[in-house]
Amino acid sequence: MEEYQLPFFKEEGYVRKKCPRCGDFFWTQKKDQELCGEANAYGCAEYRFISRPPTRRSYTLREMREAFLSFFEKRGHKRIKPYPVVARWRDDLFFTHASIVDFQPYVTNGEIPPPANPLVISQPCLRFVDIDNVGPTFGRHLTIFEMGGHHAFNYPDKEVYWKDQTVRYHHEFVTQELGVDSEEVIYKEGVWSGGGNAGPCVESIVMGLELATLVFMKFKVVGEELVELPIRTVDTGYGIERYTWLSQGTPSCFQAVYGPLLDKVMREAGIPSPDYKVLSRLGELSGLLSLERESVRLEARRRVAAEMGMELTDLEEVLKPIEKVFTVTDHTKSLIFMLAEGIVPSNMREGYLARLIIRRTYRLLRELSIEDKVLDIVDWQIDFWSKDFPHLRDMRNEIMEMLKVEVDKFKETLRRGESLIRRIAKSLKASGHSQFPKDRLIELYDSHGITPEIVKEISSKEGLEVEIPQDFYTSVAERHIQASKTVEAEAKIPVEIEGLPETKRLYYDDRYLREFEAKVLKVIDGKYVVLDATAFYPEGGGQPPDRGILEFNGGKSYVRDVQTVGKVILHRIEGDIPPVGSKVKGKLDWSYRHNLMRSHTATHIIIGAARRVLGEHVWQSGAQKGERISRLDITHFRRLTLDEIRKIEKLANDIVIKNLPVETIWLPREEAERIYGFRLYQGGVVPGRVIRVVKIDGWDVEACGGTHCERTGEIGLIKIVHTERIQDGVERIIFSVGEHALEATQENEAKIREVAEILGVPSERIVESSRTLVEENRELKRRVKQLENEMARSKATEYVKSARTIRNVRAFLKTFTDVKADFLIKIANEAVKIDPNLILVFISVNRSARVIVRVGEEALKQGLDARIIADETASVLGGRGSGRPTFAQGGGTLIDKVDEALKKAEDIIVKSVEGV
RNA sequence: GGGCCGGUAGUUCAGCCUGGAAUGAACGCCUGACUUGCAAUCAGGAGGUCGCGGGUUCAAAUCCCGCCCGGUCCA
Repeated sequence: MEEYQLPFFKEEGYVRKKCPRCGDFFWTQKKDQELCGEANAYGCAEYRFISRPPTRRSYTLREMREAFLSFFEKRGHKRIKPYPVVARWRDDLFFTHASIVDFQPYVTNGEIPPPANPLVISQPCLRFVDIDNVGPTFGRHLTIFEMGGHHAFNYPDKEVYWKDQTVRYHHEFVTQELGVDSEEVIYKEGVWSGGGNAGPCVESIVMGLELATLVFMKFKVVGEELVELPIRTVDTGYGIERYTWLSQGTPSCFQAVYGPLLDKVMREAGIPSPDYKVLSRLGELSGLLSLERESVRLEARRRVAAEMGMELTDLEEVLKPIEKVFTVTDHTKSLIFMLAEGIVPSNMREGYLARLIIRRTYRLLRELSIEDKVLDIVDWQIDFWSKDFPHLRDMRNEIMEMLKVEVDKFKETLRRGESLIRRIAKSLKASGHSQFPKDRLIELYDSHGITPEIVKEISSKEGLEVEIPQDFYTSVAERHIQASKTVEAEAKIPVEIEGLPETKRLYYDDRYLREFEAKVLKVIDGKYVVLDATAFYPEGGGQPPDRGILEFNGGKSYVRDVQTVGKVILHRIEGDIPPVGSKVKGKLDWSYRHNLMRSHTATHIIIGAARRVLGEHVWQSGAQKGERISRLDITHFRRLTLDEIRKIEKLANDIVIKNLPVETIWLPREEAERIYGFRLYQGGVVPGRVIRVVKIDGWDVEACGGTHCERTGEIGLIKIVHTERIQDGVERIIFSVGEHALEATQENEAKIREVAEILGVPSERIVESSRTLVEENRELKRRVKQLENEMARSKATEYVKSARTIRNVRAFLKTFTDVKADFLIKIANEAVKIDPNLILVFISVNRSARVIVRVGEEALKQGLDARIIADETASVLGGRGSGRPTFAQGGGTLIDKVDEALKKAEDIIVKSVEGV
């Protein structure tokens, strides 16, 4: 492919070869190089830099980052501060997983200019796809790493640099700056694609380790086809951790990156310093590892074991805890970065990933028997990384608190799980099982979050074996595939808007515009009106559309719905249809709209208040404004307390009282982000090159397209009427504003007054009064029960006396009107206690008949069966009955047959007794 | 956003499949006995709107529907 025929390669005497093992093409200066030189699962190479780093000197991560940044800075690149790891400006990603993510989609698609061109950045990135590889590959895979990127954006009219220069820069950095021998640098050809874009790429490899990927984004992927992009982007990714590792030549990347911190965790875990030679050899072979290829992993281990003269199992024994510490060290760093940016652990979306990492970490620590050190380790991480990322220190308390809450939750889950496993194990054993069935294992994980490893651990104590199936997680996934069959279908709005100009949005020029004149440009399907300009706000940002009327010569139509399609606003109308080309007068339902404005401004105020009361982790996770009631969903890791709600309400109303101005400013996206940061995107991503910023000075700033009051005082009053937890980690605040807020408090008052009236006390006394009432009620119930018991005993004595003797038993049959079955049962129980020879048949009649049959122990021996008597008797009444031999009940609806039923019961008794 | 599991005494749960008494179990609590006192043990006792609301049924903790609350897995 000529894509890779770079002048640089020719000048430097590089030759192109095909690796006979992995089949990839690569460029090398070594004539005798046969394989591609990358340590990969094909086994094309081993790491050769362990203990023998090829660089001039060794670098810490911080030094390497600085070396990288300043190298490119000296070569005309502007140094850019890293972006957040939580990609709030993207709706297609949770986390920043590459430096180019910072500039997508608006820079790479040309909507906005880059902050500099070319630029250089070291971007902390989170990636969870390779999470299972993190420990075993000795640090080639990490969930958090810094990606060094030097980026150039080439416009049709402005070329910065492209492939050749990019590779030259890389080569210069590695050889001149770091001092690696040029012959050690191999370049491998590749094709990169992701995020809807694609292009050729070049990977750089030094002594087995892939260090950087140089991507040349030039295509857009449209279906099966590649379409050339107008802007060609140089997207480079330098693994700063890998360069650091290379420069230190430590057995694993973890020693290089975490240094003393890793040692500390090792010590806590009580892991004896392993034989450095063994570890180094493992490091050299770790490049071959990947959990996808278990066989390769085993082979590598076996080789080391053989070379070292060890048994494989002994080696694994040494290695396993070390891998666990590696993983824990990696995961806890990820966590502090996530939590510091306000990710709240939950069962949804990005919050779930945080939860997953916390649980994995905790489980690993538990296996190392140092789970109580989890908070300490995180604390050390904050100390360790705060030097480079000071925001971590600022968020320390919130990170620790969120983590503590989450760990406690998990402990609780484990505790519950353990007792559940014990019970299941016992009952399985009791029913003769010796194995834990697979479906039970899956159920335990899916419904209770208990991994099979934990089941095994606990269950084996109960003497039940557990075999974890190979395809366990696949089976879990299958359960979900079967179940997921989602729906969607929205009312379609006609899209015949081509050629129509953008509708002028009058509500942005004048927030208080209630009436306006406009020209009708088009009417679609006789119900969608397009105007050249409108003051009707279309639905958006959780604000419902305006309503009102359109008046025109001799006609009037009602605006029922307003929506944007592209840049055009459609008014769905009912009533007369305005002719195309005519002038119409639009009138808004002003009190409705004004309420929505108040609600919208109030939403911003409440977010500000919640952040101040609860912490910086509070973000809006949804909102809906309504005329009477609005709601705001915020991220928070605990249920809101009454006290917190009051504080939020109080703070919010302080802002109302201060009557602060609510400014709206149109700013280029990049400028808005620069001034106000990513806090702007509370309501999610907002599109466009220029965005509208709504600012309540000193309180809250958000990118928002909604209509707002001029000043906060206009809201009048904010009343939080209710809060609820809509998901784990998300609290919903329901509130009213203005007159509706007043109504809400008035309604509450009315309720209190009504209660007071019912209780017959002044409203100040309702609390104690109702308490006494409940207390009394309880006492009365107790008393009634007592009396019932007494009465049942005396009735029982009475019935025993008047029972008739039939052969060897004594029988008592009686009908009652409207007596509760419970009471009759009590009497019957007492009666057989007095005389075990007794058989009692009671029928209680109200709207239906209820039969109760009780047979004493002695009477039972005479051949009486309560079930038969109850069933036969009830069937006379048109029903059925059953129970136990000594006690049964039944019933029926034919209440005029009660006498007949009782006679039937007597007949059966006589017959049964005589039959003996 | 979807799936699955759960809600019964102060606590942990059984009972639900197959409707018929919550004489439910253990721990905790109270009283008494033994003991110098405590613990332990023994004897006795108190403690329940079976999450809420509908429906089916003579009868619902149990079956059906809806809701609320909690847990959990997946995207």
